[in-house]
Amino acid sequence: MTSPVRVRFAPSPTGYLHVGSAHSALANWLFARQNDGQFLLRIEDTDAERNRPELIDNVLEMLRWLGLEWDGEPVHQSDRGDLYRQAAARLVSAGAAYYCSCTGEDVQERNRQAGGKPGYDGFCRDRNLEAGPGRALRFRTPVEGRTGWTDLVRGEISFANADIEDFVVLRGNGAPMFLLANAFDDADMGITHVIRGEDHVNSTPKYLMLLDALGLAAPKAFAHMPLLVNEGRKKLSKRRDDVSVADYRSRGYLAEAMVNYLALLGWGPADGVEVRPIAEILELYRLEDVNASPAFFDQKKLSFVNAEKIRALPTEAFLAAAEPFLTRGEPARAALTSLATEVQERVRTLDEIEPMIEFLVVDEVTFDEASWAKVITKGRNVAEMVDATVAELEAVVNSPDGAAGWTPDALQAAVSAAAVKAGLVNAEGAPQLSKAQGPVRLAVSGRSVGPPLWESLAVLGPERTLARLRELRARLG
RNA sequence: GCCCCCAUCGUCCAGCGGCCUAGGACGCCUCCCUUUCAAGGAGGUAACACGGGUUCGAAUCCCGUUGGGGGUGCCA
Repeated sequence: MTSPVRVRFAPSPTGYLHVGSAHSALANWLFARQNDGQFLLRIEDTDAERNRPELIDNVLEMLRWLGLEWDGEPVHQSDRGDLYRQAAARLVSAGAAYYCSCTGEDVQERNRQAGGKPGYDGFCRDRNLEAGPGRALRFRTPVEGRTGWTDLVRGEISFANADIEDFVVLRGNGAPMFLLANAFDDADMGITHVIRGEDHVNSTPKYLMLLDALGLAAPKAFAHMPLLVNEGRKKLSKRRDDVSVADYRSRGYLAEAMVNYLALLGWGPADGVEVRPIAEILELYRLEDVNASPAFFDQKKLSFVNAEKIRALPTEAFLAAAEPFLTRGEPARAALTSLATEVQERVRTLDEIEPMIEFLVVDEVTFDEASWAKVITKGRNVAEMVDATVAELEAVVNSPDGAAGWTPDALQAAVSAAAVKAGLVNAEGAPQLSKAQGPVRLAVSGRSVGPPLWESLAVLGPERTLARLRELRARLG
């Protein structure tokens, strides 16, 4: 009988959920689900000054959106202050911690005089100070030996105890510090595997020393995930980089794409198939196979994965996913529905949908400058083409079928005939549709690129199509 | 400064001593297909940081150098 796996994701509510945090959360979730274990959540809000309770909601909402469902109720460290203080008291009575009256300036000043080396110098270590206002409690680190652990991602890691300074476990105001709360809770919650970012490697020996002094069992293993970095190879930061998961959602990325892409950072499936269902990733992912080196968060590749996921959606699901991105109401919805598969194949993110169909919804076309230059300025026989197209389309409308004849096929035939009339033909006399469609597309959409033209014109309808062609013709003079 | 970690194409991965004249994916470029744009198809570009070992044999193991990153808070 092996003890069940219990892992946790422990965000600090000091900002919106970050893609780097999501990367670690995903690793925890995958590991828990693979081992029939528990994936727990702990909100590390011990720093009352920096906490923003509303950010907790964002973190939970994003985890849910990503599909990283957790087990049980989230634990809030702000509810557990007494437990940490009790643990601290045990440290004191065991002689593993001492009170310190040094201020930050004191320490800095002494360090400056000692040659500028940072870190606490142990000034109060043997002063036997009583607890008192403003006095922090410091952990008495061992002077000899080494502290190490087995890391699933990095192998064996160890630190010389002598290199580790006496760190603060309780602030001068009695509030517990991160390490005390973090280590105590992991033991208290029965965490078996600690999976977190590489930035925690250096604090792990302190964590282990604390558990040892408290007589609590250490987790079976750690896994320090590679950091996600920007193009400058620096750790992703809230200030400089696009790191908010919520922002990616609002820019039209699918949760499935984000999760799939995140899994690919630091890891790759043996068969080389990168874009695949999460269920398959769940089967294949191994922490032992995760790379230890930092990985660049490449938005281009994320977009590629997103486009693949969008294309793979059933039409109904695509329309549902598009819904929140449609700001122009029913007309936009109708336009998208009639061109759904054409649009679906062409967007990389959901926020590209509306711009692509906007010309079917607006009353007046606005001309894109670059498109105008490409089609009108550089094109040839433009006026002739527009005139011929108007004539051919009027013929379609006036045909016995009337409006019922306004079909993609008929429209293609009409534009082809217009191309011939306008002299836009190849050596064999066949219409050059690649050139002929330019002015027509520009007239109806204001742009030189867009969804397939015949289908677009069919949706636009005869009245608007002809009006827009005449409008363009008038501008040409 | 000190401590810890890392080191294969621009980027993300594969490679875990011989199958490597190093493979895939994104990106970029070319061509094909084609009503634009996408998608799709066919190609191309491009890497084992360096120096020592170990070994019959090293991208793979060891050491060093260099480079990069992280940590060094009474933040988490």
